[in-house]
Amino acid sequence: MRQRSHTLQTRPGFLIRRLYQIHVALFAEECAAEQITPIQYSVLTALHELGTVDQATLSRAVALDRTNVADVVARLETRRLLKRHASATDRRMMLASLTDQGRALLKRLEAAAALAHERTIAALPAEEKIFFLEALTRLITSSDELNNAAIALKTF
Amino acid sequence: MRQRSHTLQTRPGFLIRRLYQIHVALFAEECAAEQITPIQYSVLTALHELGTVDQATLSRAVALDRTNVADVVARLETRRLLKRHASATDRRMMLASLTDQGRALLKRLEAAAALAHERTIAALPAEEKIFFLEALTRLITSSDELNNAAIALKTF
DNA sequence: ACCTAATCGTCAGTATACCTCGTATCTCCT
DNA sequence: AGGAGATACGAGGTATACTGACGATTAGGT
Repeated sequence: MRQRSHTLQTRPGFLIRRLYQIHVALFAEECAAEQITPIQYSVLTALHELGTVDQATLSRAVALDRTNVADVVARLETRRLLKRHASATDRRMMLASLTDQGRALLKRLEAAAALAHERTIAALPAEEKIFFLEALTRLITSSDELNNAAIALKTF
Repeated sequence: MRQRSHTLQTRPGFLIRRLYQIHVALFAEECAAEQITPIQYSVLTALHELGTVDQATLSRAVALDRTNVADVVARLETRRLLKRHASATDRRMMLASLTDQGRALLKRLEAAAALAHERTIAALPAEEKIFFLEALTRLITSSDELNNAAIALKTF
């Protein structure tokens, strides 16, 4: 078990990076018509789910660094897919929300994006797909819990 | 099945990105002493396995874009972990190889890097780890085969 | 020998992805 | 009320990650 990690091609991290790389390529292929990336699509989706939110909340929703979200949001604002305005109640916040254009693009890409996600795990038999996604979810949840526990510890 | 992809948190691509993000963080934590990234470690490992190779071969070994490899190699060269020199037989090629410093660092980080990889999938029971890595390998292999088939088709 | 196609590396450009520092603002406790 | 700590955002810096365009060189077929 320990030895397997010595070869590049069998390291968990290497394999995960490769699969993400493949997914990004598939997503780009499926959504070529609209020139949108998986990250941008995630941000738009999160805005669709959350409505009008500040960038910090958005960054937690898509699990991205704050500064990274700011960059992505700026690009999407340039393309008029979302709009930003300062919050009236908390002047630190910049609130973002989808424009009609953003909502329209989301709808237009729905099928293509779903297909990209499906194609990413298409090589697995049906029941293994479920297992695979559950394993991913479990690993992520576990990591989140450890992080939260670490943060809780720091406050003492 | 189709519906599940509508929620951000259940999309395969989203989960895969999250896990890669977690792995990078774990790797950074374990290898903090040497300030090295997973990618840089992959390149050094590939050089260790391959000996002296040109950048194109290296890029295929680590599954990275040519230009990206060039950037990483340049950074590693600055840190004297590898050296570069033009090939005598093929003047297009820039050959790279590990320095003694590079080999020493690889050895110094061996345990920490292996631990980072193990921690990435630590939340899974032992037999599920194997299934999970096999699923990853299968998805990647399948994608590679499709790509190769597509390239073969283009030549006709 | 020649010429076309493929290959290698680089440069420029764009898009993640994160860290640190600094400033503004808010919250909560006293 | 007033100050400490937390929170939001932006700027600057570094490191992936890929596309497209370019010049240099090599390989393969005739």
